[in-house]
Amino acid sequence: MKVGIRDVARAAGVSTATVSRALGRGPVSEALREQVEAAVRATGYRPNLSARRLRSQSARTIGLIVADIRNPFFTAVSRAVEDAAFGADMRVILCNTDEDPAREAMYLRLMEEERVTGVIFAPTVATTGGLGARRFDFPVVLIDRAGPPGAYDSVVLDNVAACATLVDHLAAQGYGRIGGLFGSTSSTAQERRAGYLEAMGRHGLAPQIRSVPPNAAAAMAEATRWFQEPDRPEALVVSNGLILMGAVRAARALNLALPRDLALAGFDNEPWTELAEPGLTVIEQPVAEIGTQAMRLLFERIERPDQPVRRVVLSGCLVPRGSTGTR
Amino acid sequence: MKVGIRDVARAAGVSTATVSRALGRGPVSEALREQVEAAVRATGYRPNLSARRLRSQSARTIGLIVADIRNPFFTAVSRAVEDAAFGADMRVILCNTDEDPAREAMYLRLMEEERVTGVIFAPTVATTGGLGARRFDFPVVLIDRAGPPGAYDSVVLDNVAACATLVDHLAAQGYGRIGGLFGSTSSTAQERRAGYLEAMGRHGLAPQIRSVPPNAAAAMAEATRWFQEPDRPEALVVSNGLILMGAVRAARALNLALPRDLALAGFDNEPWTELAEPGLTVIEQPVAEIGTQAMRLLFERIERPDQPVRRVVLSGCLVPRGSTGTR
DNA sequence: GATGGCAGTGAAAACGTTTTCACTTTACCT
DNA sequence: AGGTAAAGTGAAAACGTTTTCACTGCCATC
Repeated sequence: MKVGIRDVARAAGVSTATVSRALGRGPVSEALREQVEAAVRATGYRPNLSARRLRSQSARTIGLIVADIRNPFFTAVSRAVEDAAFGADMRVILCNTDEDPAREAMYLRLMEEERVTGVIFAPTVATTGGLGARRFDFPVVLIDRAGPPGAYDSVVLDNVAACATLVDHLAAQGYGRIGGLFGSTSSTAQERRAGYLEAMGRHGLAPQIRSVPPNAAAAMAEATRWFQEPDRPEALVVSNGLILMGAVRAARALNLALPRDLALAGFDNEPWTELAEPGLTVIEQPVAEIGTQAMRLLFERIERPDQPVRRVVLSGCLVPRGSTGTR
Repeated sequence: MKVGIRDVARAAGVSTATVSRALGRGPVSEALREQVEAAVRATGYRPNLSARRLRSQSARTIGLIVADIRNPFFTAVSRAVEDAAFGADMRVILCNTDEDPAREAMYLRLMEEERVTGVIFAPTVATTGGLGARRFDFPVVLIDRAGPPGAYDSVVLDNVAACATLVDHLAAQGYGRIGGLFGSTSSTAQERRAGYLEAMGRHGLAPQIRSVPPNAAAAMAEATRWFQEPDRPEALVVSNGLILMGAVRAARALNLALPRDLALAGFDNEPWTELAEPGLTVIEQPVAEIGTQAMRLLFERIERPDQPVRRVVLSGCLVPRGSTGTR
């Protein structure tokens, strides 16, 4: 009972070429176009996308490879990407690497095999290096994380400045022993660490730094250990929403009152950060803007493949809440 | 510089048929297989998935159509689905309908055009009806939400019992004026409402019910109105995590202390429900199990298309926290 | 020593579209 | 009136694979 374009053509009394043109763009008389549309309805025809893509050599598909779909930051970005793609009559393949370089490689290969139109990618540091030597048949835009310098269009946050803002804020609130807990897999975390170090130096404070895999469980474990050490920090800056959650969990488990026993500040203005008691001070990222800009860069690159590499740097916005109340 | 299977064949000194067999399954001598693999490496060949799918008439792809990707319930389910698919060497197309029937229709059409192997779908009530009359060329498994009776394999929660458990818990804690705030787009919300009504009746309590679109903003608006009315409930049961968030926001905005001024209980044991102060009492759903079972049903249906329709009903689990402390 | 089956291989057909090419008709310009 | 461009159409080629079909050896069986 499968119906193909030839069935539609027969039903409409025209050639398959005319059906194809009537459905896509192409010069077709109004009369025939209506006949074809009627035939499509009558037969329940659905074009075969594989055949269409094979012949037209155009997938009208963009791949979106994110590091962790459970991170609301990435779901928000992907929403924006999807909306933009949809507006341009394109599909999105959403892939989740779980910060795993092996899965990144697998999905990049999949993108090649799908012959996608373009890719938006948030790579781990582990693959960032190899990226410089690779050449893809499609444009790639990096988001959230830096790539090999000058190689790819990208849209990132000004992470150094944002994290320095956090430290400045804590210092202004009277905190001195400010620790930093940063993710271990992203260049973003590295940049935030750099911003932390810069600001700490500027304030003449001694930095204390630890790294963890960027997920709540690992962060909680590390934070719990840290908080039990004799010279534990009075305040902690963390590098993303999942780590922030782990830190809050650890503080709760050890009955540390925020901000009296421990001040806490981080990234990603997720809904729960407002609901926690006290609210968590965070840097809010322009998530929708990141997705939109990434799509813009991608489309413009498709249009003009040889234009110079571009880098969009967006600013975060401090959202002060109770977790960093004055000491 | 595009390299196709004929280039590989030429490089390996064999026919394209042999290359195809060496890469897939098929009788090929060990010697030739190695030659082909060497040629693939040398040429950097990547098979064209569109061509492969067109010829083999098998997409090895399953569609996952969820109602809201920002709802952690669905991200957790999709994670489980993806893992299972990956284990079976299949891809997943993840689609987000935003509870919008128009987008549901669009994505179902897309699934037809992609000629997917199967679909896992969480439909709104609006499309549930029409689903009964439709026939798809691929198996469809419904998750989280009921479909037209007897038509589709499905895996759902025992929503009636779960919501009754919530009411029982609140009643046991001494609450009498228990309100119910339910989502307006899912059969799941309807079933939870039924469970609420059943339990209220059993306890001899007068039900108070309101409906909202299942998102935090709408829920907050409605809850804010409700909480300001003279006979506002002492306790509130809500039908999912997003609505719960809206209710908490409303309580905060009106300075209602939980549970003294208002007890609160809902669904979905999301990370933040533990972090809020006080913690929120919820029904935890076996999210991973839902995804896994859905994939199992799908695969078994593909295997035996004519077996009777099956329905897997899973149980929720009460997680009591401070938001329903004794009155 | 014939017979039958099976592993291994290549040539060519097939998958369902879009696009090219060739052709006719119509409209417009000089 | 003659010529040219543009719109409209169908036949057939093309997209890059997998699969069918036919064929060759080879081994086991009778």
